[in-house]
Amino acid sequence: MKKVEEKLEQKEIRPTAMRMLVLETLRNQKAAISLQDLEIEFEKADRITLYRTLKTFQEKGLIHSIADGTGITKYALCEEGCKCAPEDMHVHFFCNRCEDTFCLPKFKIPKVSLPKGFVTLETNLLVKGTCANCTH
Amino acid sequence: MKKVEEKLEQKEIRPTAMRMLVLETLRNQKAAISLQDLEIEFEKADRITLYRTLKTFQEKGLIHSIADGTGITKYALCEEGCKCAPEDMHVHFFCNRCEDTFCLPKFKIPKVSLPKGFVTLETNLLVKGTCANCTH
DNA sequence: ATTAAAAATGCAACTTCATTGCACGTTTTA
DNA sequence: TAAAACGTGCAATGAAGTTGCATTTTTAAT
Ligand SMILES: [Mn+2]
Ligand SMILES: [Mn+2]
Ligand SMILES: [Zn+2]
Ligand SMILES: [Zn+2]
Repeated sequence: MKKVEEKLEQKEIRPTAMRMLVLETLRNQKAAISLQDLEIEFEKADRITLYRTLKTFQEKGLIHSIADGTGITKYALCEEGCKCAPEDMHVHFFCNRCEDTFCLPKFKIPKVSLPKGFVTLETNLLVKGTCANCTH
Repeated sequence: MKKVEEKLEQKEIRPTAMRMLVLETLRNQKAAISLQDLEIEFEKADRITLYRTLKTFQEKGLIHSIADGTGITKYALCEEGCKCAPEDMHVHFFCNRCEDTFCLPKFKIPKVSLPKGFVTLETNLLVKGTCANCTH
C-alpha cells in the first residue's frame, strides 16, 4: 500500500495534514463515508475544510461520490487505475439494515439496452437490500 | 384511458379538484416532473398542497419517485398494474442535454449478481446520456 | 533569507429542496 | 345535523450543500 502522501501527490493533490488524515480514514473504511461521518471523526476540524477536502479529492479523481438514495452523498476511494470512466463504474449497494453503502468494484454494471435514439454516457446502478455483515 | 377521477378512486385517493388537475398533468407529460414543475404549471396553487399531493400519490402507489442525480426528485405515473415491487422496476434515463428524466418501462433492470451474503431487495438503474429527442 | 504569490483553512452567511405545525375550510359518516 | 376525518393554505423549520471573504500557511521568486 502506497503511503498516503505519495498517493496524494500522484493525483496532484498537495498533501496537507488534514488531507492525509482524511485519506487515511477513507482507506480504513470498508463502507463509503459521508461528510457527516468525517465531521464526527474529526470533531476539531472545520466542517467546510472537510467538505472542500472531499470536493478536491473528487475533482482530482481520488474518490467518487455515491448517491445511495438517502439524500446524503457518500464517498469512496477509486480503485487503482480508475479514471471514473463508464467502464470503471461498478455496482453500489446500500444495506437497509446497517445503512452502510458499499462499492462492489468486482461487479461491473451490465450493458443496458435502450430505445432507439438513446445514447448512454454513464450508468449508475444501486442495489438495496441486506449486506453480508447483516445476513446471518 | 380511464377518467382521472376513476383512476384516483381506484387507488383510494379522494378526487379533489387539485388532485385531478395534477394527475391530468402527469398523464400529459412525457418526462418525469418535479414539484417545481408543478409549481410553475399551477401558479395559483399552494406549493405545500402540491407537495402533499405528490406525497399522497406516491404513498398510494399512483406514482413513483425518481432520483436522477440532479438533487431534485422527479415523479412519474406508475404503469397499469404496477405494485412498485422489484419486478416492476425499470430503467430511468436522464438526458444531459434537455435535462429531462424518462421512465423506460419496456426496459427492465437486469438481475445483478452480488457477492456471497448480499441479498437484493430493490434495484435502481439510472442511465445518463442523450435522449432520442436530443440526438439528431 | 526576504518577499510576493498562491493555496489552504476557518468562520459566517446563504441557497435550495424537503418537511412539519397548526389553523381553517370542506367533505364524509354516523 | 353534529362529529369526525380529511384537505388546504400560510408560516416556520430542517437538512444538506455551497459560497464569500478574511486569515493563515505553503510555495516560488528574488
Ligand atoms: Mn464505488
Ligand atoms: Mn419510472
Ligand atoms: Zn448491513
Ligand atoms: Zn434530451
